[in-house]
Amino acid sequence: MTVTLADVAARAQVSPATVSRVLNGNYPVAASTRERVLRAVDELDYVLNGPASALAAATSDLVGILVNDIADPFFGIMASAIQAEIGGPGGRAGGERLAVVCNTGGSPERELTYLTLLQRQRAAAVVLTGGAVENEPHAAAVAAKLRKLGEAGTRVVLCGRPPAPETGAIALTFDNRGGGRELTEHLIGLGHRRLGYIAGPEERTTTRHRLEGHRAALAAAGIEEDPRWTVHGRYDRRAGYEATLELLRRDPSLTAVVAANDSVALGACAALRESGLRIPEDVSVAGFDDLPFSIDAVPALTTVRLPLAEAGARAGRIAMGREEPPPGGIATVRGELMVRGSSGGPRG
Amino acid sequence: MTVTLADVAARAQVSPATVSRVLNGNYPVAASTRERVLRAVDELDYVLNGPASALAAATSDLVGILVNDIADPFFGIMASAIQAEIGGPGGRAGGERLAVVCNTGGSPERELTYLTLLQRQRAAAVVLTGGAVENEPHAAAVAAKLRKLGEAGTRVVLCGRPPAPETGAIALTFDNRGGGRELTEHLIGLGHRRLGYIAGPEERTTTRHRLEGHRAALAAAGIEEDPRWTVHGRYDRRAGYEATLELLRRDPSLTAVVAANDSVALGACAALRESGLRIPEDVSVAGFDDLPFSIDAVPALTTVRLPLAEAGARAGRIAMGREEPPPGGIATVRGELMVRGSSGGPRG
DNA sequence: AGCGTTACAGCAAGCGCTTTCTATCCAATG
DNA sequence: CATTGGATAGAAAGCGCTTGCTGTAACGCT
Repeated sequence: MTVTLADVAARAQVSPATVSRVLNGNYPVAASTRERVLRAVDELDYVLNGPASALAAATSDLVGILVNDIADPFFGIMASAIQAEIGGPGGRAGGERLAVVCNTGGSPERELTYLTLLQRQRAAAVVLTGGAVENEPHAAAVAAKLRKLGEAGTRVVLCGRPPAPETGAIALTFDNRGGGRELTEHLIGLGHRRLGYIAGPEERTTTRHRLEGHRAALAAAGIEEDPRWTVHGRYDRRAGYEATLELLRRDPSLTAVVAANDSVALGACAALRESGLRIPEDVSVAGFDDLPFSIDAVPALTTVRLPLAEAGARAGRIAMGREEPPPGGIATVRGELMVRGSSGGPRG
Repeated sequence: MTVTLADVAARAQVSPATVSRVLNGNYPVAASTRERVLRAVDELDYVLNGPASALAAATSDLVGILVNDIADPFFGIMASAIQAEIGGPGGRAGGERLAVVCNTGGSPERELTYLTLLQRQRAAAVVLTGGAVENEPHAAAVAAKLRKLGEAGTRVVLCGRPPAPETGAIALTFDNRGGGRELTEHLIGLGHRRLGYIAGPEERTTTRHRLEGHRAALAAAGIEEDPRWTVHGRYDRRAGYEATLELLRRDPSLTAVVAANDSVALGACAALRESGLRIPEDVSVAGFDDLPFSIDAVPALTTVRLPLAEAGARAGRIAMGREEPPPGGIATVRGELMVRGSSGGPRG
């Protein structure tokens, strides 16, 4: 029914071995023979059987990309950049590799499941994007998995995630702490003394680091933080909306709201507006990531730009072995403060 | 080096066949034996070899999802919904399936390449999302590929894309024409007579259908369209920004701008604002899709909501054989007009 | 007690490809 | 002219798993 290598071989009057070599192009084959084989492939409309080839060669051309939420442009942009680097040449048959984007939904279990699935497929490489869950048993399980993958020859790269010691994984870490600090320093510099903070979900490295940066800035300025000023929630606009109303209820005198990311900040803006507060005259707002839509907010969002596409591209190249890993296997990617209309001096 | 089925079998004192059956759970195995095998699997930390299994069973647990742009939430949302339905139970070993999200970047060649790659991997199903390229040779090539995939047992589902006759593919088509018409009718009802239209890239079904709907509404209202009122561009904010400046240059008297989608509309808003025009007092703006950020635009965007997540979920279930395909293999998914602040009566 | 069943378990034959080792041919060399 | 070696091509042994078919015990029935 389906065309196999043997069929092509028969048609081209050569042995299966020769056809395989023509297709993989890693062994000398006379030009005339090659041409005959290629013609047969074409005539029969032959398509290599991936699993069989992977089994025989003990490697596959799958590359896994783990993301927390594929519907979030933060991950979409990174995934896109990673994938663009993966498709390129440098591999076997045609050099095409299949990027597998896996959506963990932020769930530790699914993350582990996907890692196992990828291990099962003998993936050529795996890139994990975004923050990790800070839960000891889970973190250990993931680390163990990464180590196994590495031992099996799968290249593991972390993009926008803290290093995973002893796993052999290359890490391109975002400087969330530094960015968070810079952002809050900017607000403090503007004169703000009462700042609300809408943090992401607890138990996530990204959440913690950004919050730590914020607090470091407060501490450095001698501002004592009121516990009521911090609210946790998911990384989406809805959470930002609700958290802002909560913050306003707890302390109506806040003059600035710092959000865990841009989507959250957008929700915060909506809540403030509905509460009759002007941005930035009454309350300043700041986000994080600088996603494409942030500049279209009204007023445009002050935020910290993360070079998502650049970092993703680099991670992709490293995963494909087309770029040297950073010394020590760890590199820190810094963000850049983008001051725009949503932040200004406090009222009064 | 790596643990194989045989190792597990030896450890559990059974034959490899038995281990395989325990793992696949599709053949009676005595409880005591099963337990022994499972323990051995656990102790040896055995992970099934996907390729080998796929080869022997002649099926794989990969499901392909083709998207035009993974960084665009339009696709991210659909992909996320599809994937959520795919992960579920109902399959082999653990019922886990690996969703492969492939980013075609809107390129016909890459689309074909990915389809071949998926065919090579003997994917269990393939879901193609978003509009198709309207280019005869390419369309024919894709159709042929889809037919082949179908013949090889791969279930093919189109989500948000026109039907592909004679390919056996199930189609969940968005009613772009109807949505576009309704949107423009709304604007006309408001009193607009001079409407600019920022269309997507040419040669795409989505672009054409939305534009056709727009024109049908104009025609029905007896409005003669000025060719200067239509500009083509990519489906992103930047294109919307530039196209709007161009429209304004061509005809400063426009009172409304209809964009191909929400991102484009956001860019249009930015351009209008920078040109000193108020929305909607001076110019009304409308988008399409109703992506999450649209409601946060200021003013909130009037648009057509497409049930992306629902359609994706349904496509995913159909792809997994967990839901009956629609009669005739074709279903039309309608959009819903969302009237918000960005549209109002024309000035004067 | 004898026999048909039922419920498991194992054998062994592939699945379609890669790759090592070996064979062949022919040009170049002494 | 015999010999050596480079360039190709083929034979065949797997890669690790699934599954049809073949036992074989234990069970229930008459």
